Order: sequence, then structure tokens, then C-alpha cells
Amino acid sequence: MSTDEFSDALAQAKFLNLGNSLLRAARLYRDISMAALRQQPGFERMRESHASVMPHLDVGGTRQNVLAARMGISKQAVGQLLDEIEGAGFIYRTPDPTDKRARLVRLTELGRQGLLVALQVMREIEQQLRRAAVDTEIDALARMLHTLMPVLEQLHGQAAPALDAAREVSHAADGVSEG
Amino acid sequence: MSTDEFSDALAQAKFLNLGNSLLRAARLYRDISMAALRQQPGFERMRESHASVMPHLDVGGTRQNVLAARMGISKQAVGQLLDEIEGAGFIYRTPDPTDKRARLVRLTELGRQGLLVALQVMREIEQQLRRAAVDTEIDALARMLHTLMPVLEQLHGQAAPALDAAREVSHAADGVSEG
DNA sequence: GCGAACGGTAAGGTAGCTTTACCAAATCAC
DNA sequence: GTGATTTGGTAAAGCTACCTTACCGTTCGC
Repeated sequence: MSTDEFSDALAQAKFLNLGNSLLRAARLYRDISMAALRQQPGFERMRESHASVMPHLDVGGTRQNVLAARMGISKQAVGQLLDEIEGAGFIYRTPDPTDKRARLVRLTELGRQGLLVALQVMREIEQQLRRAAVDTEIDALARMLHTLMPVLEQLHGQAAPALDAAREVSHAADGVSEG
Repeated sequence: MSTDEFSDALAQAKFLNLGNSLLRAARLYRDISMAALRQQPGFERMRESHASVMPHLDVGGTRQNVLAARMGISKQAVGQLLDEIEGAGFIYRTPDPTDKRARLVRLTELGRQGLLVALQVMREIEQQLRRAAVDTEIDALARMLHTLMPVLEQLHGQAAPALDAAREVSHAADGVSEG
């Protein structure tokens, strides 16, 4: 491969990158909303991980293992996280009357208010986006992400098997050294 | 606020969430591509952070502080990261002839191959998406993210000041306790 | 030439997870 | 009903991917 060919490929890699765009947009959105949230009285010290739990809580209370499953993280991580959030006053835990091993996680009044504020913040960001960009694009973006998600989930399930064709290019590391 | 009203708000929070969709899509994309990359011989132990450096490298070599600036992380983090990637054989470092303090980071042949494989993997994922979804939507999605990015960047710069209106809802924590 | 700025390293800390190991309650097997 | 297994949760340690503070040597501005 010539240096020119490689330069072209490199340039392509920098621009043809849907994943990177998604990641950057997601991070910006997250940082913007968290900054706004932390401006509200009572939520100054809220962290992203705290916020990520809230939408998974049911009104009637939720078991920790259910939270873990919904969030896709380990029970231990959930337990740790909840310790912090409980300390911050957003949730409380009560024993589950139907199972002596289990505990039910519930939002405190402060936690409920937090959720509402977060909701409002999200609406604000959307409005700002609509104001600055072409209005209909926001809806379209949301719709697209929604339709693409199952495809991504499926690819994620199959993971590598579906992407064997990449091997065609990859003579990589077959007798390559240099430094 | 009634429980019903709150339930509605909670339900809304779960679905009206552009940021969450972005984040989930981004993570899925990332995990899919990394899994595919790791299937290639020579890249079994590559991590996401490793991959994230590669596209920032110039053909002629790049200084570490430049990398740090481009990636938006500290010089120390870059140094650490590069130690690992150097150990894995993807890059090498040479003294900068024009500045005795600096070192230039360059891709090894293996590193170049890695970039090409990554590029191919990305193309594969796009093809899969196009196969499964409406073809034109992928282009539109990329275009939208592209147009929305500056808006997000700007909001991120202003951060909270632009989102004061959220305060209208937030009587939160004004004389709230309960547990 | 001298102080400030810059390129980079060293050491220690933190967030947000994971893995392994465990306990007690609940459920199943028969 | 008793024993084996599963389940809800905790404990402790480790890991990744950063950051902060502190520092050293080089180079630049003037």
C-alpha cells in the first residue's frame, strides 16, 4: 500500500464515522443536561450515574436486581450506586414484604422533583435545538434512532459473526513487524 | 402533584429522551465495532481507548500534547494510553528533531493495518444498517448529526445559562424532605 | 541570559464499573 | 419435609480510563 492510499484511507476514517458522531452528540447532550440539572437547588452534586437510575424506577418501588437487569449492569454496581443516591436523598429503600431477601427502591419527594426537573431540562434542550436547527429534523432524528436501535441491538447480539467480511482486508499482522 | 400526574411525567421521561437514544445507539455501535475488530488476528486485545487514539494520528507523526488537545484529555492520560498502545505494537515514538522536549508518535505497519481494518468494520456496520433499515435514513442520520453538532457544541459552551427556564418547574428542594 | 511557557513524566486519586466469593431466604425435587 | 439449587443482595478487591498536583528539562520571548 502506498502512503497516498493510506492517507486517503486515514482521511476517510476521520469523516466516515457514524459511531463517532453518535458518541460525540451523546456526550454533548449528556454534559449539557447535567450542567443544567446541577444548577437547580438541591441537585448541585448530582452525577450522571445518579441520573441514569431514576428513569428505571417504578412508582410502586423496584427491586435492585430488576434495576440491574434494566440498566445492564451488575447487582453490585447497582447496590453501590443506590448507596450514594440514598445518601443524596433521592431514593430510599424498604424491605420487600413479599420476599425477606429483597429490598424495594423508591423515589423520595426530592427524587420525584429531580425527575421532573430533568424532564423540563430535556424539553428545554429540545426547544433550543429546534430553535437553532431545522425544526422537523429533530423529530426525524429521534424517529431514526428509534428505528435503527433494534438493528443495532441485533448486530450487537450476533456481534462479530455478522462482520466476517472485514477479514477480507485483514492480512494484518500476518508477517508484519517494523517499528 | 397527584400520583397520576407523576406517573405520566415518569412515562414521558422514559420515552421523550433523545439524549438516551443517542447514548444507547453510540454504545451499541462502539461495542459492535470493537467486537468485530477484536476478531481480527493481531487485534484481539485492543481496547476502545486504544482505537480512539488512532484516527488522531497524522501520517508524519504527531506530538503527544497535540493528541491530548485533539482528544480533549490530559497529556498524562495520553502518555499512559500511548505506553499501552506502544506495548501492543500499534505505534512507536521517536524524538522530535525540531524540539528536544517533544516526541513524535507514529503508527507502525501493524497500526496502519489496524486502522484499515477498523475502517472496513465501520463500512460493514453501515452496510448492515442499510440492509436492515431504510437505506436513505442512514445518510440522513449522519447529515442530521452533522448539522446538530455545532448547536450542541454551542449549548455546551453556554451550558446552563441557556437553560434557565427549567427553573420555572423547579420548586424542588424548597422545603422538601420526606423519606 | 533569564523568567515564563511548554512537552512530557511521576505519583496518587476518583468514578464507575467488574469479578470472585459469600450469606440468607426462597423455591424446587422427590 | 428435608436437602439441593436458585435467587436477592452484600463484601472485597481489581480494572479502565481518566484527572490533579507536582515536578523536570527544554525552549521561547524579550
